[in-house]
Amino acid sequence: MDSKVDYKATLNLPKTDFPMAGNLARREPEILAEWQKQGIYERVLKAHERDPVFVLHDGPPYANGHIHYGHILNKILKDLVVKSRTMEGHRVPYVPGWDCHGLPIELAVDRELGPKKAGMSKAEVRRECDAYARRFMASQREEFQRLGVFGDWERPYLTLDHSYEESVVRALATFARDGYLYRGKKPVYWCAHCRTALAEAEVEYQDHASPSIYVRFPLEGDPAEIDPALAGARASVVIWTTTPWTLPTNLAVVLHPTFVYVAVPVALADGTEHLPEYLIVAKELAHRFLAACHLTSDPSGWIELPPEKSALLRGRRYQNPVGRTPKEPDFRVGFAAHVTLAQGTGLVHTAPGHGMEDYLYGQEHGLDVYAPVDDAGCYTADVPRWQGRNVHEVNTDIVSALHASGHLLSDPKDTITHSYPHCWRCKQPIVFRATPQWFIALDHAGLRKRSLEEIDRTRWIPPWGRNRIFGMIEHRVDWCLSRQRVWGVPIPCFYCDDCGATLVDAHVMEHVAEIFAESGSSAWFDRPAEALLPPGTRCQCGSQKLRKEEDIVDVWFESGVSWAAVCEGRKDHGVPVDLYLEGSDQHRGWFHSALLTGVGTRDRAPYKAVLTHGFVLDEQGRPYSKTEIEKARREGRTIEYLPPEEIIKKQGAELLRLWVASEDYRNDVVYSQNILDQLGESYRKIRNTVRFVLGNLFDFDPAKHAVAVADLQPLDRYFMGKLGRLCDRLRTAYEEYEFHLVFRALIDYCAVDLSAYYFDILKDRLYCDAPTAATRRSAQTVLYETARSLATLMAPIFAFTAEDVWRHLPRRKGDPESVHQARFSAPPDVPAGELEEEMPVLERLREATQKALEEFRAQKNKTIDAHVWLTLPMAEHLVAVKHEEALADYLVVARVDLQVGDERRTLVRRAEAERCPRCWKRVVARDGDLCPRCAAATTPARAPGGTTG
RNA sequence: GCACCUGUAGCUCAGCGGCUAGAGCGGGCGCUCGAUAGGCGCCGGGUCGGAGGUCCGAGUCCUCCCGGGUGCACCA
Repeated sequence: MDSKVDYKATLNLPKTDFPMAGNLARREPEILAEWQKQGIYERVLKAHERDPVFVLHDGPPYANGHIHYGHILNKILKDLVVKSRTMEGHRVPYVPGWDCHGLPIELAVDRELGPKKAGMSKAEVRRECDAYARRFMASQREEFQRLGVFGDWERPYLTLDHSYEESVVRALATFARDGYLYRGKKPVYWCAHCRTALAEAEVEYQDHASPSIYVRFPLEGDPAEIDPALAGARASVVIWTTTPWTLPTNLAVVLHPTFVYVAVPVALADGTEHLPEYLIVAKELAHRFLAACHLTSDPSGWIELPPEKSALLRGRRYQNPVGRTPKEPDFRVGFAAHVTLAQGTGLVHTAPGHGMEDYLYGQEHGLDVYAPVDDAGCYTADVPRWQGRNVHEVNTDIVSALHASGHLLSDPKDTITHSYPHCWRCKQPIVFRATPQWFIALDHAGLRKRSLEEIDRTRWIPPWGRNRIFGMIEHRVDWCLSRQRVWGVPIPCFYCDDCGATLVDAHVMEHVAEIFAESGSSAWFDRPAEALLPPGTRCQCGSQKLRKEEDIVDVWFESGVSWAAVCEGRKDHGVPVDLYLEGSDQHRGWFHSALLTGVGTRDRAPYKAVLTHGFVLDEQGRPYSKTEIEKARREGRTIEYLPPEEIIKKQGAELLRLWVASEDYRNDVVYSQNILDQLGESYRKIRNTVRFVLGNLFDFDPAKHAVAVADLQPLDRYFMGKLGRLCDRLRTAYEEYEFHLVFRALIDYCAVDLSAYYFDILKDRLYCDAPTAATRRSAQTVLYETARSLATLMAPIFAFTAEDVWRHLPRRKGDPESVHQARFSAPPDVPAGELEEEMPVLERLREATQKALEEFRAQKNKTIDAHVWLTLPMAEHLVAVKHEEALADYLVVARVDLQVGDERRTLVRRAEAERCPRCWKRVVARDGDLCPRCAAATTPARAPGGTTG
């Protein structure tokens, strides 16, 4: 009989039910079901009932489609915050929300309804939208929960909730009351065929041939004031445009303040002019311009107008032959930085009612938002010459008229093919047209300035977020609140049918808010105006014939007030909340709208800190999102996209949690199957390390067997101290939201400190000592604390696995059922001793020995059979001698002999002593003898062969 | 076009003015078979995106360029 087999049965080998394989795809749903059953979210909150509150307010994802990796990154990050802050000792309520109104849903519903929609009322369409939003909310909710994210999933907030809509209207009322809300005009995409405003998403770009014309506008006054050389001459500013129909709406010609212009003398083709004619264009574009117009001019006669001279053009009047009624020819030259030299003449025809930049320029310079074009895309009575004519059709007429009057410089038949916006539905070219809209005035009551101040009172993580949002708020234009759509919260204003006045009244709005609280915003569409107004409401003209506003409010305003709608009402919340956490695009979005609504209605930012993360990219650095994949597909590129559902089905959600935790979210994060597989390796390393610990605690009861710190074996004490420092580091990293450092430190600790080092040494004591030996209990005490600490510290990231670890851990009195109800474990303090200074020396010896042993092992030897001679310099020798007794165990070799030398040398031989058949240490004199330790461990009850019969 | 962010081994990250730039994982090789779909050891692998500059000294500070991302603008 081979005695080895027998002795194996006398060892204290690890025993545990904690499986080696995670089997996460199967195990996670079981854990989720248990959490669900025990109401884990409420339980966790309950466990922290008396702790200080920390509120992470959820930014609502859009209730459309399935979740993608961006959602996963965001939600898991939030969950890491919630779980880590909880375990650090806070009460952390988390109420998930959904953004339910807005265009994408409305469009999706349009598509589902098809032609049916034509016969439906607004209210009916809205009911379809409502159902659609709820459907996707429900599916996303399941998908988020599957990730192990804790939250109040039973009572999420939806922006279509009655109480939420009420809050939106109340916020509007506050803005109205304090005078921020006004009605103005702003250019929007407009489809004349469908007679509707279009959102960005509804616009398609197609190639389109447009007229390309150069037009001169004669300057009034004496050009000699600009340059004496122009004395007695005539001068014109020259513009280029592809939309002749906008010329009647021209209100300005704009130059760039730093470009050099030239006045180019030409002889015009019609020969009617007697005086020399100078055409003013940007110097850099002069040749191109002349060529395009088939004009010639000797450059020697050009008069250069450097910025200081062209500046004299500022405010100068010019004539526009097709411009606004000749009675008020107040066209003036101006300057702006948006002028470019890419095309044209370096002088920009500006029509504030029909172009965004033109509009902004007009706003700055007090120009009218002049848009004499009606819903059908036809000129109004303001343009008598072409009244009632469609602007696209009238283009050729306008070109002819300019040609006839001698103002057209180019060939009337010139065209240019470029991409031009078309209506996504009817495919007709669209126009840019100013229509009346509702705005919030940024500079009313210092809203902008106070918002900027609030930005500096907020903590931005990472810090550059501050600059980003600061610049945006600093430069943004007034907030256009209205949308010509049906799926949203109506703007609760009215119009007087008799005098046309607008009724913007905070009291009326508050009244509407109450109706919405009761019946939802659908009431606006279901009920007549009288039923929505407080009884007896009249226009200031005395009329009671009031008409409802048709526009709805921008969805960013809706989500922007979530802090009010969701957080203010809850007793465990409180505004400002501790943290907003979203993708960096939300500087322009939610962080922005929340800031403005917060400052506008409560005079403060609704958050104390804002954390942003980057985007998810694939391995090639391209955005990894469904829309991006689809786009690529359309363009004939292929990008592989495995939807997260499939990953979860195959590998579970835990790996996705590790992915989120392992990446530095401040940058863009890369997702790929390869990365996930790598994480799988790390996962297994950690899992097995923990499994080893659990296995060696099978006979350990902390209440009975724990050894006091002072009585621990030196190495154990050292590792208890190391553990304490690890815990401190990890908690700080959690606190600072540096999850990837937590992950890194966990891996490194498990792989390097524990598995390859501590445990390697410990195995002998754990397996071979008598079960109750003080030396073994000492090791188990540290293992136990290690397991506790790992289980709790890994719990925010390894939400599922940590739960299983916790369940397999010997219980201590008062331990909660779930690890998520526990706090981060703090191992006992270890007073700093001289060991802390000596260990690095020993560790160097260990490393050197291992290298030296490599050759020994290559000759089919076991390191446990090695006899090592260490020649050490005095400093190292002194330390080594001090620990001479333990050194062989520490290096996991048979025997170590020390001597002093000039430099470190290692010599390895096979040990001469015989092997103890139980512990394999070469310490016995005679083959077959047990070493004293093993002899003691096996007597009397566990004599060799005794257990196997 | 403008602004901001970003670029260290195959992958994920450390390193934040000073020894021949590190770790984990992956890879290669070997050992073990008492953590075994595991454990241990060793090895190879980087002109720190590029070019200038400041400095006794730069992955680390400055400037420019290149690649990637985001936002804005343009395209209208």
